[in-house]
Amino acid sequence: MPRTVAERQDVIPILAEVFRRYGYEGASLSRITEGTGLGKGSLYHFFPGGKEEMAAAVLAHIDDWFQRQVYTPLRQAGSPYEGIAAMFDAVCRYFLSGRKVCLVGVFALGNERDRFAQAVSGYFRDWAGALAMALENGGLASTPARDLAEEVVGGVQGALVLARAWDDPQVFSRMIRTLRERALAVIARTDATPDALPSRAAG
Amino acid sequence: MPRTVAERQDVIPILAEVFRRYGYEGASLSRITEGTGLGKGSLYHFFPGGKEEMAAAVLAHIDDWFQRQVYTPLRQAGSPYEGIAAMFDAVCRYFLSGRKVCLVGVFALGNERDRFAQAVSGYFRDWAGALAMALENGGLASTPARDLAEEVVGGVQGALVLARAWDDPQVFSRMIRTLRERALAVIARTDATPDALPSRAAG
DNA sequence: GTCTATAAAGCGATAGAC
DNA sequence: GTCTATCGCTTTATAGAC
Repeated sequence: MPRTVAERQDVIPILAEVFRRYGYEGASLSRITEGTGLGKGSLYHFFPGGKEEMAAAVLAHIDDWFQRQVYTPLRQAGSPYEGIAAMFDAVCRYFLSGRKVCLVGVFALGNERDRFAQAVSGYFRDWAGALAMALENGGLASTPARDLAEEVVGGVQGALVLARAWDDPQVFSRMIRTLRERALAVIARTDATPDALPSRAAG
Repeated sequence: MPRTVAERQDVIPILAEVFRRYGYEGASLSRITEGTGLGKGSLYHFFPGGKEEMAAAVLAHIDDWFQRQVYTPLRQAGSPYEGIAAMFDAVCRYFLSGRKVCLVGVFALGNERDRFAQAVSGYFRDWAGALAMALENGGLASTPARDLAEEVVGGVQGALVLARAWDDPQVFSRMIRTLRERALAVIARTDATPDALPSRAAG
């Protein structure tokens, strides 16, 4: 008997958990079946392309979340300071303070990078790009803004590695706090000395 | 006919490459056979424990390399400055400036962490520990030394993620240079003001 | 020390009943 | 939309010849 009529949309977050837990290769259909409570028939009904389509759907879901919760605030917040602060809050929430890994980061390091190249590179490109833009709006020049953005986005990935390696969420929180203070200090400093700001559409 | 009489020692670096390339789950025996040129008979002769023993041997080999090329220089160099500089040089060499991923980092993020928990946590513990000690010898207090060491060791992992995601070794070199300058600046600064140094065995 | 043959289990994917 | 049965292939591991 059919247990419950599911919707494709509801399955994706569970798929994400399975992929995060076992990786792409390790996420077998039997484990996916176990996690979702759906048989292969239902899974292939929702995702005719099989496992690859499931992973692609998960990546699209992640991208959507970050677009709305991270990049948009970064681009449209009242001030660069608020946008960057909101970004760090969202990131800590998302990764459960280091208890959850970044699937895109895992894919980037593994063989999956080539198969999902666009989603993987786009995720980090959008993130670092939006952050660099906010830093520029905060008064930084182009190159240091790009460098600091890369340092922050890469730093989050490194913090996740250490937190997993040591099974210690505290190291994640500690490293994020350092990154946050460094990024906000740059903005705050330029805000405190407005005469040092470059002309930004002073109309 | 037996192609060449191999030694276990010679096989390990090749195994490392295969694991790095395909991950633990993706490194099938057929791929290992292909990479090493050895049949299953030879592989199980060298590693009776199968794939798990192969991966453990690779991790031990990596640990050995870092002990001799990174941690020991860090602990025994003429000065903290030289030790830290040597560490960054060795790291850039080892990861081929971002073209090679860190297998321990990959294992840390994946399901393999639990199976190889000691090797994974020990790798980062030893690295961050030796670096923190060098920074303390350079004049830093205990807590900032630990924080900066975690920032550097985690930063390397993050740089590898971004370099892979964008398929761009330059971003690795750029991020490493920033980390290097930050770490060395702290040492150089304390060396320039020796009166600010804590008493360190002034006999 | 190396190989081939083989076993048993698991894989992704499909077909078709309901 | 969900299930079960099944296909063909690959997997890890073992056995035994050389």
